[in-house]
Amino acid sequence: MSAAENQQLKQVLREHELKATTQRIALLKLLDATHEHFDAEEIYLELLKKQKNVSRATVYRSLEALAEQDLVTRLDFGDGRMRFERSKGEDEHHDHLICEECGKVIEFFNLEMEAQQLSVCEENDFTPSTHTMHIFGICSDCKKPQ
Amino acid sequence: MSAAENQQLKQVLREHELKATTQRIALLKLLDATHEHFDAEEIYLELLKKQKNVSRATVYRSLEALAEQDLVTRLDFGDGRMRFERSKGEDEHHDHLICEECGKVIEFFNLEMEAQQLSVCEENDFTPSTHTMHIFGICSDCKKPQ
DNA sequence: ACGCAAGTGCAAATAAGTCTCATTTAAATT
DNA sequence: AATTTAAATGAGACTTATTTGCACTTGCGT
Ligand SMILES: [Mn+2]
Ligand SMILES: [Mn+2]
Ligand SMILES: [Zn+2]
Ligand SMILES: [Zn+2]
Repeated sequence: MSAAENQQLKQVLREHELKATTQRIALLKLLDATHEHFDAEEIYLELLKKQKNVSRATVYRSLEALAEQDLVTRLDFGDGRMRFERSKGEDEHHDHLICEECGKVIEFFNLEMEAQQLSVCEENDFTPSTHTMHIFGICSDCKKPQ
Repeated sequence: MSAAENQQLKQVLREHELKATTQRIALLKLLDATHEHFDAEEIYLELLKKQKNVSRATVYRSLEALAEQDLVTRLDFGDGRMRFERSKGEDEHHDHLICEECGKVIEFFNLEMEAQQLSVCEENDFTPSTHTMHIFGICSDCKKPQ
């Protein structure tokens, strides 16, 4: 059932000049299958749980290589460890609301905001490559009494 | 020449229920005197250079206490260490453009963008407390030939 | 199937930040 | 001005996330 998916991921890796190792395929498959924003340790433990053989070092090195090719996106929620998500297409960019109470992450996209960013860059003769737009606060669940 | 400034900073610290120690005063004075976005180690070294006696532990602890009182602002540029700047008034909030080539930081404020943030929060029934809006890219100086 | 550069695993090394505890100091009190 | 004491500091040990060196695999082009 995942043979096709495997082939497809091998393909993707090769297109990005990355050797299609079992570790990298497993990692991409994991991130493809979730909406979570995992950190390296969580990814490592998930892969172990799935009987995949990986080492922490490989998780870190793979994430670095994949991020460099924009196959995964690094997220820094400011809590001391990097998080990662599978990159979607350029068109599917999104930013984050992060609940300081329960850790829930809500994804959003606001075209107006993105446009304003470009406008600010232009005003400053600045060529943007990436940005972080993270709003921290309290989500609706945590706001309610109890 | 800094006697008045010292008194003023003592005042500020006490208003925030913080003991006005020489270390904290020196730290605030340092951040008041620069537009840089220092990390803890840089602050520590600057204070040493100025013949102030401080320890790293105190720099970290002071920054935490001062950030809690909103006298300084934590900045996370995603490079593995926290940076700090002196907080200005509520009205003087700003975000950052960060040059990936030379490290230069350009400050900006865009009311439209801030308004869009609030609008996104509202749509998601989310109560915001802080946000990070950092745009990474290449500044005008680094863009030029050579 | 062969060869080898790229990738991996393990353990040791870094690096930022935190913590413990003995000593000092700000500031409230006499 | 001297006394008191809770809060703050300094030194260094410790924690945690991430990186690195090196010997050993493995993907993949020929
Ligand atoms: Mn996301
Ligand atoms: Mn700033
Ligand atoms: Zn929540
Ligand atoms: Zn630059």
